[in-house]
Amino acid sequence: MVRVTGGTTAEAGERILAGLDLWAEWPTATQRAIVGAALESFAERGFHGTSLKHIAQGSGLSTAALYVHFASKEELLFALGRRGHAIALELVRTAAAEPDPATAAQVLVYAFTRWHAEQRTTARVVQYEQGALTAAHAEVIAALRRDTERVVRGLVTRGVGAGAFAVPDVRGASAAVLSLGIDVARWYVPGGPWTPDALGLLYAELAGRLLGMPA
Amino acid sequence: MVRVTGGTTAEAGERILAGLDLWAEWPTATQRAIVGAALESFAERGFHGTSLKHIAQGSGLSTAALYVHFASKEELLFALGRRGHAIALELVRTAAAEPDPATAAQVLVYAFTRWHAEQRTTARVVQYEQGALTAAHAEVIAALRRDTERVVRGLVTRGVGAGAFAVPDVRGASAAVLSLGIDVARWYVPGGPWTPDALGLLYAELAGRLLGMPA
DNA sequence: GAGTGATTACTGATCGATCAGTAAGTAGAG
DNA sequence: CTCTACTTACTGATCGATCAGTAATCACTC
Repeated sequence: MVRVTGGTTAEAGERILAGLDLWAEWPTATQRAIVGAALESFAERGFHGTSLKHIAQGSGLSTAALYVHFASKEELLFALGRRGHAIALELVRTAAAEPDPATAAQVLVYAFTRWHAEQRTTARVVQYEQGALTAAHAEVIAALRRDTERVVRGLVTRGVGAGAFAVPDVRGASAAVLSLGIDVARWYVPGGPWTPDALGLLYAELAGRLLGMPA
Repeated sequence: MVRVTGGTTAEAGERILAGLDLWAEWPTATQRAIVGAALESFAERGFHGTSLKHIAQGSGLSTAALYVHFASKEELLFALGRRGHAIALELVRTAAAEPDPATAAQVLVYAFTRWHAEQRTTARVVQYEQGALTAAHAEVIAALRRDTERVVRGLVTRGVGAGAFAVPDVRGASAAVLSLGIDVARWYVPGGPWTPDALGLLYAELAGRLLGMPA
């Protein structure tokens, strides 16, 4: 696992982000072309708004060729959603493993926010398009989300116990911290007032206040 | 405009919410049946995942009858999105009109959060389905969003000037406050740990900390 | 207040277009 | 000769939208 302790919040967060590889599941160039095109189109038009023609044209293949690599359009969405959620879970787990809860929270929010800004295409699909999944696939995704929430809640609980945080409601404060980062995928556009790095630092500070961290 | 000052945060917030009427634009029973069915289906399956058959069956009409009342499926989404955004704008405007910025912020976050929890069906369509609009319609929605952000930013600026808030970045803190409420529509389910009222009160407190309000 | 023409609200049937997915065949590598 | 990756050509189903036609209600005239 990636080392967190040491350096500034931004440096520690960047180490975590550098250790994540969305593409690890898809080794070949053709697979990456398909997944990349699907990601783009799902993010822009939504799952139901995306036709196989969009994915085929975006990846330079025929629609039939897609079925060599994926069983269905829904399987493609599922693979994407599962990978994205696994990445997010790995991110929060790595950050939360830092011994000092205050540092862990800062790094977690920084990296989580920055990831949702930098990878907003992926994040949109991961956060907003999973409703089109089959019941069985949706349950796999829901389990990954529960794991992520549990890690954050565990960190907040640990920080409260250590006197580093003071919150009125651990579960609610944890949900709020995750919400801040996730919603970035909805509204963030590059070229605005913040770089992903600056937004990550700002949100880390705001989350620290929200958690009652001494300034 | 609804009176804000006086009573608890919850009482003032409830007065604002009681003054909002989503349905004012659609007076007849048939129109309300169509809009209601569209709202349900758009929220559950998304705009592109909803067929006219869904809306027709949900409203007890034939698909052809829908065109008596709406020019197209996209027009229906636009009407819904415009009305929902207008409601949200009215909500924040009313809350922000309260003279004391600290009270205004508490009431604003309470009412905004509670609305996104109680009206999560509407809120999902309003926040997440507008990508399917034509460019001209999307611009109308974008303008309403900018207005809402501007009202919140104005309130935060006023609070900082009055010494009621202390934030590192007015624009960023305003975005964060709105994000907290909006993201509720994504994850909130009735029957969980919080009623909409309780969540509104919790988020009002968390937003107060985020804005650097003295406890 | 009876008769008339326009308007509104709907229906079942159907339009051309597009959808996800498949069948059959080909090119190239080993 | 077989396997993998891909093509063109196609399927039945469904999409949003429109058709001609019907029933009811309106406004207005005599």
